[in-house]
Amino acid sequence: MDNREIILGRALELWSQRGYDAVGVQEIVESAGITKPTMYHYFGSKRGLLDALIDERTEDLRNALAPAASYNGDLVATLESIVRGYFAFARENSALYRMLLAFWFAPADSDEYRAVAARNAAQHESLERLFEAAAKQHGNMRGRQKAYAATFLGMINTYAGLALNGHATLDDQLVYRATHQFMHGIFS
Amino acid sequence: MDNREIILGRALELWSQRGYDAVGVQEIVESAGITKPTMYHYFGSKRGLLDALIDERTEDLRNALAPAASYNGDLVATLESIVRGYFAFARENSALYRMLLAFWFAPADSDEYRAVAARNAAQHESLERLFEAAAKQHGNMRGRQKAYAATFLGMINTYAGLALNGHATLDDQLVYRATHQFMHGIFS
DNA sequence: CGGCCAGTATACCGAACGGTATAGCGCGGC
DNA sequence: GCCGCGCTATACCGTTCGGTATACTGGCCG
Repeated sequence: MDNREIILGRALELWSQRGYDAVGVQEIVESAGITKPTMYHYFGSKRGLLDALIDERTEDLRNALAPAASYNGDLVATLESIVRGYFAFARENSALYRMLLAFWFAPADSDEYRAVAARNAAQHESLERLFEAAAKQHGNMRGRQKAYAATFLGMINTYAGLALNGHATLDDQLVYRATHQFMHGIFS
Repeated sequence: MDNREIILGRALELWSQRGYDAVGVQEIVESAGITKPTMYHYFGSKRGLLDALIDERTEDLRNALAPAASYNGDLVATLESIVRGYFAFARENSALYRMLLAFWFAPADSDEYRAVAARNAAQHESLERLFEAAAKQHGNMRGRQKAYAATFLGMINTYAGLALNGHATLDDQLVYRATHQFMHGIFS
């Protein structure tokens, strides 16, 4: 493994455990067994390292929203496959998802927010378009695409957070339950 | 207003805008028009300032969970009054709620997490007991108290986050809609 | 009056912050 | 053989970090 990948891996590990601001460049390069100029050669700045980390390691998460774009009228199946994609990603990239969760409501005037703002906006738009399309079949949903996109993602993140703390398991059963809860509430 | 209150107010303002780690003691005391020893006289440390801020300004939020403790069999009404309490608090203490949201998924090994850990645990326990009690009437809920407590709070926070960014209004209509969505899903 | 004490300021501490100037290394191409 | 270049280290920059030693002030209590 080359130094670039080692740096990315160590930064991810440390930031997910203690936060972006709390872990400095010095500690990351020490943990990676290299020195600062090497890190600055590859990434240019601390912020550049964060951007690279997020850009390069969230591709699978972008793909998880593909079902939203190819909605075919079966809303439950579409939502289920999105939840399945997110849960799989969170399972296989737990440190990264932990960090993304911490950035979820980061202050607007912070590097963390700026690093994920575009990604999050794209996620929301994709889901809003899905609920917009679904509203044509289900008239009573109209006008609430934004709220549904946000609460759908919020539910996914809530369950992911539970799982990261050992209070849930992101398996197919939870995919079904979560989707069913979102569609029909907690009574059924 | 005495210096102690001024310090609390300025710390809240700055932290909610840019994050706890990103704003240092020096900037807070300058913004408050005093010097560091004054702040250290009242709060002992940066962390002590954070603890005091959270302890002293979240009393109304603790009260918002009172309906959970006096559950009388009407789950919808209980949840509605809890949501109403949270929404009112978020409306009237927007900067504080912004900060609490940023701390929601803070790394476990961070001052932010430690500052809100006890509060959040108490919140969850209170809600879990509520859903536990409700499960006696609604058998199909059994065993999911933890998940319901988490997703209920998650939905509240998601809507609060939307409102803080101008995408929603935390009024009685949204109280009704949010509760109804949690109970019966997005279809009705 | 005298003493105490809460509150505040000046000036400072060592450590860590993000970032860089400079120089050397090894390796592929000419 | 040597030039260029990608990569890496030593050593350093100015600034800010959280925190403090010391001293002064004003007001209250005896």
